[in-house]
Amino acid sequence: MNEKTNSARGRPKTLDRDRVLQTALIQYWSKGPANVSISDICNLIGASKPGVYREFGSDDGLKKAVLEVYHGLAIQPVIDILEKNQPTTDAIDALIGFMTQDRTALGIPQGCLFVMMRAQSERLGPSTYHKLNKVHHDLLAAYSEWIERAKLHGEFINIPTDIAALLLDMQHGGAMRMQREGVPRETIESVLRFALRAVMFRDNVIRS
Amino acid sequence: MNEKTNSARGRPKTLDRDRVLQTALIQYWSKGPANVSISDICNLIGASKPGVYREFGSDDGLKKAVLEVYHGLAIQPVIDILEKNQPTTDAIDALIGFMTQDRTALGIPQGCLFVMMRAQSERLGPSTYHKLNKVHHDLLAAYSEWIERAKLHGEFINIPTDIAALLLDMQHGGAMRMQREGVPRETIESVLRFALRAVMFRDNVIRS
DNA sequence: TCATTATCGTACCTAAGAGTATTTTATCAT
DNA sequence: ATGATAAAATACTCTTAGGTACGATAATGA
Repeated sequence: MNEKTNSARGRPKTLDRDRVLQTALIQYWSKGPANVSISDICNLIGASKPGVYREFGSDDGLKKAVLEVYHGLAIQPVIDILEKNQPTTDAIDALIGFMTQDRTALGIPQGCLFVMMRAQSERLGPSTYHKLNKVHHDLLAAYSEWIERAKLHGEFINIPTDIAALLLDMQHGGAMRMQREGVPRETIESVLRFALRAVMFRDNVIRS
Repeated sequence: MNEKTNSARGRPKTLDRDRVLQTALIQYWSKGPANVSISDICNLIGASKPGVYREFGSDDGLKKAVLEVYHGLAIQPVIDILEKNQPTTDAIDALIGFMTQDRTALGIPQGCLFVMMRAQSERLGPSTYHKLNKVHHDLLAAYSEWIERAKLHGEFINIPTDIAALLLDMQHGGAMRMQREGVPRETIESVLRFALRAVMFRDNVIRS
C-alpha cells in the first residue's frame, strides 16, 4: 500500500525493463528479429545477460514482450483507424497515410516488425509464435468488421468479407516489404492507391 | 575431346552435384533457407562436408547455385507466361494458375524460395544476395515489358508501368506467403482474382 | 611398378549464441 | 548489528554451424 510500485525487499533492481524493451524493439525492427542476439542488446545498454533473463525468462519471452510493445505502437493504430466511424475512403486514406509515413523523418525503422516476424516464424519460440498468431487473427478480425460495416452502406458489395480482409492484409504486408527494400515513399503510396482500389469497385465480380 | 565430361585424372569424384542441389533446394524451400545447415544436407544424402565445400566453395556458393536452379523451376515459368503472346486475361489466368497450383498434389513445397530469400536477405552471403537482386530485377523487367505491350492494345492505360509492375510483384509475394501460412488454394485464388483486377480497370485513375 | 593427381572423409577448429552456476552486493525487517 | 531476501555481474556450459587440416584412397600415365 505504499507509493512505490516495487515491493522493496532484497537488493533494489537497477535493470531498466523499458530500456531493454525499447532497445530490443529498435534492434529487431531495424535489423530483423533473427539478426539480433540477447548479448547484442545487453552490450548496447550495458546490462548483464542474467539480468535480462531474470526479467524476461528467455529469448522467446523477450521477443514476445517486444511484440506486445510493437502491437501498441504499429498494429493498434491500424485497428483504431478501422474502428473509427468514418467514410470508407477516409479510412483508406488514413490506412495509406499510416503505412507510408516518412519513417526517416520520424526516426522509425523501415518496414514492419510484425510482418518480418511472420516471414520468419519458424525461428520464433512458442510464446512469440502464439502471440503473433493472435495479433494476426485480431487484425484480420478488425478488417472483417470494418468491411462488414461498410457493406451496410452498400460498399464492398461483390467481394466476400474474408477475401477482402486477406487482400487488405496482403497489401499491408507487401507495402511494408517494399519499404524495407528501399522503394520510395511516393511509389509505395501509388501502388497502394491502385491496390486498395481492387476491393472498392462495384463491378468487382469474379469472372466465370 | 573424349566422350566423358570429366577430365579423368586423380581419384574419381563420387559426390553427386545434382543430388546436393536437389536436396538443398527442397530443404531450403520447405524449411526456409536459414533453417537448414550444410551439415543437415550432408547427413541427408550421406555426403561429407568437405566434399560439398569443394564443390560449392561456401554456404553462400551453395545457396547461390540453389537459387539458380530455383529460378529455372519457378521464376522462369512466370517470365515465360509474360513473354508469351496471348490476351491479357489469358496471361492473368495463367499467372494465377501457376501461383495456385496444388502443391501437395505435385509434391512441391508450399511458398516460394525466392520470396523467402528476399524476406531474409540480411542472412544471405554476398553472391546469393547479388543473384537475388538480379532475379528480382529481371522479373520486374518482364512484368514491365508485358505491361507495355498490353498498353499498346489499350490496356492498363491509367496506371504507370513501374507502379503496375511493383503491384504485380507484391501480389505474387503475398500469394506465396499466404500459401506458406496455410491459406487454402481456392481462397488464395479468389484473393488474386480481385487483387489483379486492380491493374485492369479503365477508370483506374488516382484520385486527387 | 610407381609417381602424380585429385577427391574422399574423419576429426578437428573457431565463433556465436542461448542459457546458467555462483559469488557479491544492496536493501529491508527485526 | 545481523539475518533474510533478491538482484547484480563474471565467468562459465552447451550446442550449433561454418569451415578446414590432413592422411587415406582411387584413378591416370609413364
